[in-house]
Amino acid sequence: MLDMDKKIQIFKALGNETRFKIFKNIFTGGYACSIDDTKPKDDLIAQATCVTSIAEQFDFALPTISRHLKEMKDADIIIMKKSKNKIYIEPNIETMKEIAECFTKLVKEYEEGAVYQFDNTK
Amino acid sequence: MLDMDKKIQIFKALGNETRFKIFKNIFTGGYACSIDDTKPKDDLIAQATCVTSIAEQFDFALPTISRHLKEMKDADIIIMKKSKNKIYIEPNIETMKEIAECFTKLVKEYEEGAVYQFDNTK
DNA sequence: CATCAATTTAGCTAATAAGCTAAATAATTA
DNA sequence: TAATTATTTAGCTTATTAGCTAAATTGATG
Repeated sequence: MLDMDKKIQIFKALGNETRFKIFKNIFTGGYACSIDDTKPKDDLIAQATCVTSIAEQFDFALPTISRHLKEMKDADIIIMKKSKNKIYIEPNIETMKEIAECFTKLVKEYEEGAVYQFDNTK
Repeated sequence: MLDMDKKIQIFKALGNETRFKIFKNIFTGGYACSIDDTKPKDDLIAQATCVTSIAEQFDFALPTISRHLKEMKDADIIIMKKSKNKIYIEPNIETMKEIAECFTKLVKEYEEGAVYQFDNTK
């Protein structure tokens, strides 16, 4: 269950044009995406989503993208896994599910006229 | 349908502690909330959610809360309606529905292995 | 073990955002 | 129409964020 601070962190992470586009890219990928744990590590394709391949899609310096990715990882909206000397990046679907549920519940309970706790952890 | 810029604006609006709490307050309200258009305007109760009653719940100056509310209104996450010389505030449920749907679809299509367009308007 | 590739950290600058007080505006009421 | 209430606007200060380059780190490979 996401607490208030985590939710704010998630919205902050998505509330910036560069990070939003990175997020979008990680989902839609112009390149192959994600780590398949069922395959041996040396099977990972060269074009899989890593920091460099994401940075290539933007007109910003690599360290800038690296910082954005760190912020997104800290917010738990992406997962970064190191394999060899590359870091592979994929969306954090669990977090997305929680956020989806949170908004769905917000609407549902509001329409039922109940007092809804958008966040009941604090 | 929310375009990319609008989504970023919505996340930015929710990605700040003060605004998040205001948003939460508008839903959960420690006070009576919302405008009921089916009732005559002079039927509105004194404690209904207006700028002042929201500001009272925070340790910030009124103009600060007013600015935050403007930002939330511009992002279409709340609705502000003037009646007499007060402004009544309620959540924008349509936007919440769209956001809920957006995340639900994101998860669903990702799990189906499809290439998901988190935003296909730009 | 030297080099290369991938990424992060440090330290800087400029832009943006969040707070404030004082003043202005708008609508109501005495 | 003067006073009161509700809200916004203006203008300021401080904090935060987003970008940069240069340097450091990590791990792989010749």
